[in-house]
Amino acid sequence: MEAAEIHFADRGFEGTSVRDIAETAGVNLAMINYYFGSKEKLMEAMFARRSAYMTLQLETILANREMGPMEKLETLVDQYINRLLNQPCFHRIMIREQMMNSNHMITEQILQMKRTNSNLTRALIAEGQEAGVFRQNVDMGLLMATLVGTVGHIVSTQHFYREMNDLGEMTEDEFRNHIRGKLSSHIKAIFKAILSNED
Amino acid sequence: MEAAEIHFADRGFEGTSVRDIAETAGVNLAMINYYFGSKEKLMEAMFARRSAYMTLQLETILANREMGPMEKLETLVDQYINRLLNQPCFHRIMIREQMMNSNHMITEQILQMKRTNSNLTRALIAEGQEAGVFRQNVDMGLLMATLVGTVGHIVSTQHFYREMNDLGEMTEDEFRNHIRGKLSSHIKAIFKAILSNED
Amino acid sequence: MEAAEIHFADRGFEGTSVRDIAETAGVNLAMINYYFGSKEKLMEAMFARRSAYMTLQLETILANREMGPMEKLETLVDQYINRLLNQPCFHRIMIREQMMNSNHMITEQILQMKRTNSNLTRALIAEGQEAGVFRQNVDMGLLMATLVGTVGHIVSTQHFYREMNDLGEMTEDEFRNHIRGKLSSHIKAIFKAILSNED
Amino acid sequence: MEAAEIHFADRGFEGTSVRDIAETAGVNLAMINYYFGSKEKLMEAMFARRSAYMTLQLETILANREMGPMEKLETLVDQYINRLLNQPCFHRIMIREQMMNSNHMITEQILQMKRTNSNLTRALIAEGQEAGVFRQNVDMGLLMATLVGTVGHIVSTQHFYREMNDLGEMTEDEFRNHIRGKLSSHIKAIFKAILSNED
DNA sequence: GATGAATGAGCTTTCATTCAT
DNA sequence: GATGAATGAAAGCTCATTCAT
Repeated sequence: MEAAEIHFADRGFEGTSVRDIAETAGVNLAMINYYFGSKEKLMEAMFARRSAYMTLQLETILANREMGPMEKLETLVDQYINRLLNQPCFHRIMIREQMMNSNHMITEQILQMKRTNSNLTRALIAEGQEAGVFRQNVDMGLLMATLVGTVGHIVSTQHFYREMNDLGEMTEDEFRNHIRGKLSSHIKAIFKAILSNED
Repeated sequence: MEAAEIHFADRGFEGTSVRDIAETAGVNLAMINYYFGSKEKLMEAMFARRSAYMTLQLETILANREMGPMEKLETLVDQYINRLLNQPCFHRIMIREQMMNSNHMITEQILQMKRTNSNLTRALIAEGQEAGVFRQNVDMGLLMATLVGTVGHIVSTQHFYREMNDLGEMTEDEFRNHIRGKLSSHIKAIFKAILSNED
Repeated sequence: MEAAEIHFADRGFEGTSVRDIAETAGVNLAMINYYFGSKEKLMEAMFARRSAYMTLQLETILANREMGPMEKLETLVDQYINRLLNQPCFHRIMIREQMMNSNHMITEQILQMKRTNSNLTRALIAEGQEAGVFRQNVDMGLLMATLVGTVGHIVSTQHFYREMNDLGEMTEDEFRNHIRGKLSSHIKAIFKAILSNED
Repeated sequence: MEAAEIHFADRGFEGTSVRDIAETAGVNLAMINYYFGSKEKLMEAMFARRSAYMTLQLETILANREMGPMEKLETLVDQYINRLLNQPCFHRIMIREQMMNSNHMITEQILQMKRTNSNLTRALIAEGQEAGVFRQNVDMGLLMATLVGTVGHIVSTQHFYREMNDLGEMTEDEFRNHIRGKLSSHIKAIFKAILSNED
């Protein structure tokens, strides 16, 4: 499944052959169909594994009683950024799959994941509104799109960001840490500007 | 080329067969190779056509002498949103191609487009900074990623945004207008918060 | 037709596309079908033109009353060698076509050419036999095969003959003259050994 | 590989489709690419198999200590004739490939084969020259061309030889035996005339 | 369970040819 | 007559999948 992630991220689902995956994974070609049933089901399994972890992480934060709404939101932002930076392959796949509803099963899984995340986030925001910390009339969809879209775009096109800012000589790790900080404060600043109650 | 755009947007480059494109376009299968040489060159032609238009549009704004920096920036945002909403297919393709550097020619075209846009925008921001309207220390890359990422994400996943906000009954046109306004004020608010000089 | 000869000789009939011929000849692609009707008919026309010339040449020698049988035969050998060395492209095509009876029309043309040549040569040999210069029991087929096969083989694989005899530095013309002499005396020696009456 | 030989001999490399070969061989079309990788590699494999056998046969004769030089040469001639008559398809392919250096790999294999044969034969002739049986100043290239060219031409155009000598009613086997004898004594006579030392 | 061999479907591309002008 | 555009057919090849062991 890790071999599949790498290839799917790099060349897309259709652009990747099961042979490539088998070779990278060092297993027999027929094994993949034997275990997963088909190429499609392999990807579905991939999504199932990752999404379980994501939802779990989100729920943990919300259940936390020691953090205030804004603090929780910031933690959520940081966790999202970390997830993307740690599993860039999977997220590139997910971003792509989101825009081509080719595989119904996966589209549904992504939707389900988004629904869960959306509901949990909505609860968090409601909590902040009741506490008077967040303003009313927040467009959740735009908010999430800003987080997901901005971070995803930077991660997807990091070579351009590097070129633009003369960061070509940074190692992969250095750059990841650099961009982690930049993204974190950027998104948090946006969220504060949009959410915080000025009264 | 329009037929190709629709299919590439829907199923990806590898997921689309030249047969599909030919059928949609109502032309003979061999015609496509006759005109464009190959499937790859067809996509390259697609990009060449669109990118010429985009750069032209951007330059027109910047040359304008009657608008102030912030006004120009807002116009730029609106134009970007309009372009995406008017040519969603092409932009979905571009977003995808940006993350999989499979075709070197196209990767280079996109980079060139981004460089141009980046330089022009940088000039615009410098103009605002000199006029004292924009603050110093602006991260251009994050700013553009926020615009491109957010708008792109909303457009790519509009079905989810509809579901989330109970907009399922809107026609395609109604939704486009609705989201156009929402996105415009959302992004402008973000830009103002990030750029405006508080002193 | 000359462009066709070059290509057919180089890459075979099936390996040559009408486009290649059209380009080399500097004419429109459709012209070739317009004039010749089809790719096959183009080759047929090629054969028709060349074979007319060949038969004519042969008849001229035989009609000559001043030469004796052996002298005629030697002239015939020299003419054959010259023809091959002057029109190597066409002869390479002919040798190839002789072994793959793909095009019935051409097979027939070649057969006809061979029959004519065979009959004329047979007459020449009979002339010599009557004059007591040539022995009886001559296998015409083997005799012609020796001429045609040997010369054809040398011409077809001249690069190997060059390598074998360290003639790599000769120009095309120098080599042609060199091999012309060698072949001429070689074949004549063979013919003499086989034909001459020892009594 | 046998199916391929038949078709390549009949219609040439370019004139043969992998589909035809697959059908004749009674295997799936994809199998051929599965095993050989490509149409070209199939032919290369064909050549590799045959050439190994040919060189082996030649070396066996030369190592023989009981035969004199002329006897060895005659054996060599007979073996060559037998090989051509037994594997006419392969040899027709080889003759054709020799004149169109389209596939570099195969051209090189043929050259290698010819070099080996040439060297072995040269040694044989030197042996005869030392023993005083063969005359000096023998043109090896012409000698081999006479053997290879004559035999190849007869085999390639046997239908014409049949017609010329009224042998149309012979079975394939009968004709093969007939021509075997004829060719054998014809070539041997030539070789003797050219090589034998008259002093 | 694990795997080399095999296969049908489908891919992109090229071809000889014809059509409309 | 001459030609750019167009096309049906067929080419070589790759793919995901299944079969036999």
